[in-house]
Amino acid sequence: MTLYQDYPKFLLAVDCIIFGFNGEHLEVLLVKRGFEPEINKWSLMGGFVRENERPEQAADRVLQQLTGLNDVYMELCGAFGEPNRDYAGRVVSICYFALIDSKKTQEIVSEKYEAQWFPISEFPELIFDHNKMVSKARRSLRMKAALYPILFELLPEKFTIPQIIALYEGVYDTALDKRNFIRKLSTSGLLNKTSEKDKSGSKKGAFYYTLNTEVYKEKIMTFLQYLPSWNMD
Amino acid sequence: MTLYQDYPKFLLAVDCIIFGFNGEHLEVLLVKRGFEPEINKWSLMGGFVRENERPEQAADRVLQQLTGLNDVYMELCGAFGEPNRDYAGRVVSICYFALIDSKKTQEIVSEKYEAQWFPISEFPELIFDHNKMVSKARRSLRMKAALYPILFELLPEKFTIPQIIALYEGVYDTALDKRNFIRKLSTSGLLNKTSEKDKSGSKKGAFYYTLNTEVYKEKIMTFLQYLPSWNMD
DNA sequence: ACAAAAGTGTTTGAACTACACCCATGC
DNA sequence: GCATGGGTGTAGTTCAAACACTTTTGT
Repeated sequence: MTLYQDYPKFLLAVDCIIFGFNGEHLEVLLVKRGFEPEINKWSLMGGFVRENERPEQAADRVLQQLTGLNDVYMELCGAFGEPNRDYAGRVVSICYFALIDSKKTQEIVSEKYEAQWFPISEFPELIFDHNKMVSKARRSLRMKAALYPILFELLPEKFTIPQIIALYEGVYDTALDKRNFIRKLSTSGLLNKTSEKDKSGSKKGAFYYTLNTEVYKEKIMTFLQYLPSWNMD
Repeated sequence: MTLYQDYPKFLLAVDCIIFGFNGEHLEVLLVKRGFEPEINKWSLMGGFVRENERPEQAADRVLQQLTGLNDVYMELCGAFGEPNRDYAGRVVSICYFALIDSKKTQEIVSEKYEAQWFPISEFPELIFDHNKMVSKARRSLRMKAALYPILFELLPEKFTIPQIIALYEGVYDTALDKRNFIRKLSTSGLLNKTSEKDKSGSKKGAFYYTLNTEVYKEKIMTFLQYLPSWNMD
């Protein structure tokens, strides 16, 4: 079963950068490490790949363990293999970022793991190279979200326009012009307006929208034909 | 030296999707496999990660072995770990795409390896899941090149505008409007016009340009601030 | 002189920017 | 009735798309 006797073997980890949106802020889900080394320090959720698993499956499993969620949007965003990155062994880590509505996890998180959502702009120092992983994931997320409307993966079934704006502002760490952004959204065909209002954030209340999943899938699946837009500042 | 005794270990490979541009067409560099299994079939250039190497280093090394080139633009574009993807053992492969001027490799390629450039639109069936890897790499390349002018990595020091156009047309598999594209290029600040002409392609001859590396680096380094452009067809 | 590719300019419509006011409601 | 955030409209500008002809030079 192997012609490759002479080559070294590695422990293979997956680490998940779990981005969430709680209706107001972009956040990242971290766990307090329950084992040595670096026990009790903040870390990304991760785990080792099993013998009969693909790395993506391992990432799904690990995410499911922590959050209880399946079918989560997840994407490769890095491979970290510095020989001494983990003090306890030679481990290569494959990183994925995941996008979830953080509200969906509120009961489940913190049962087995000490997990906590942190604002993306202010989270603690992490073990090993996990801070680098988060940076890389943020860059990947910005890039992908610039071309595909994947940030809707972070929103609940029903969401308001002020929420989408807050979400994009969080991801790109910038202020947007509401009016222009709303126009862009409404001409995109991605939104279905409902008659319900969310009154929690204001007296007037903001209409709930749902995602037009046909349009969404189409835009997500589109294989880029051509659009260099690198004439920007 | 290890608290992680109970976890399985894996052979770790890197595979390089080597994109090249020969002045006319986009192409991909393939090798005829020199060892079992699947000896003598076409394959991506790859190799196993060594004990004291980062995966990126392994990719650099493998690319250097084949082409003699260092400091090549390279980017992660996949992790393939299907348990039976390699018939001869449990191997997880980390994929990188590389961008090089294929002219730089013409003497070196085919010394040790039977390597050959193939047009991207017409290359042979590859071993294992390597065809999938190429598809993934093409998608990654399109995505990155839509936001950053990385395709200049494929061009020689001096290049002509018709070459850039052919390059973009090859990457996006589409026809471009010359005039509009030239305008975009000239307003980008990326080009320095020289007084030399390339007369090989036509009687009139096309002016050579060089890359304005300051502008280029700036555009490459820019951390996306904000530009959802997903209102496209 | 003619073939073959390089290179140039204008017009039109669409999209983005910038900007200010009214709306609905709870208190 | 007023404070609070939600939502709408318009004018100016920039940018992308569509489009055809002139230039250079080798043969």
